[in-house]
Amino acid sequence: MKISIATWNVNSVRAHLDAVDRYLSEQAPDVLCLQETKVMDDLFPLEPFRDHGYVHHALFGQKAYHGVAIFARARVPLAKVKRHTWCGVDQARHLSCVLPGGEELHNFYVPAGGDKPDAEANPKFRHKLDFMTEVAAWFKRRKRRNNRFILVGDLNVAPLETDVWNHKQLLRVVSHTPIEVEHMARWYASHDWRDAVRHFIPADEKVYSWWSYRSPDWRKADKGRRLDHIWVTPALGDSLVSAGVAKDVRGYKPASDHAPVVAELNLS
DNA sequence: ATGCCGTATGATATACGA
Repeated sequence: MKISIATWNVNSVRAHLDAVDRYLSEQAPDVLCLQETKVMDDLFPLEPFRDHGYVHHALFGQKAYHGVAIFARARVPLAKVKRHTWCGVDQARHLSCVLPGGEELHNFYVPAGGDKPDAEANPKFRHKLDFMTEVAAWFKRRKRRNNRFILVGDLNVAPLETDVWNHKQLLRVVSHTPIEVEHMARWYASHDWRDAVRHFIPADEKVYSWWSYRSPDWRKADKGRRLDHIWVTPALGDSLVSAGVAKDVRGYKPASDHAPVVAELNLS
């Protein structure tokens, strides 16, 4: 069956509940992975999701910061839900589950990394690099034959030159520095992952999923970055049907500063 | 270097985002 999977850094699910409601009305992915929900599980607003037919959910939230969640329609029950923590820090950044066909879905919110791209001077940047190293090592250890993994989330790295509005200008800006791109590349190599969006959009074409709030007109300035990603393991490479960015969602009012990234997969 | 804007919090300022 064909399934659409979306990943969206919603930047507070409660503050952007209207945007959630509109997105689910207009585009209705079968599976929705959220990041930066910024709410504890007992306060999560489940009703709007249920009203739109998302009867399955998995939550991993905390107060004020971070937080990830997975929602799915009736035909996509979520099994074996797991919460993961990394770098010995108790933060809600990684939630996984298993889809009906046995595919393992991983939803990540990678640390942003702070302002200064210096691991010695900036503990947040150190944490970001260590997070990617630790997760990459974990995925490498899990390597088996016919692994069917889907990895989505706000990975907070724009790896390609065309994943940012100005490559040269962003080389020393956190999210596009060479050391972050190297760490992401090692993570990417841990399973010979396939980048769903770049499977359909050539590498010489600019693609963004995040546009700063600090621009008076985000669409006109178009100073974006592609921070949100969907990767699949080689066993699922042939199942990719389409992928792209739901850019119009960035224009909702009020909106998250991220737009959803969506992929369609033909799963057995 | 800073500002730009937005969200959260025992909050009327501060941390964080990237």
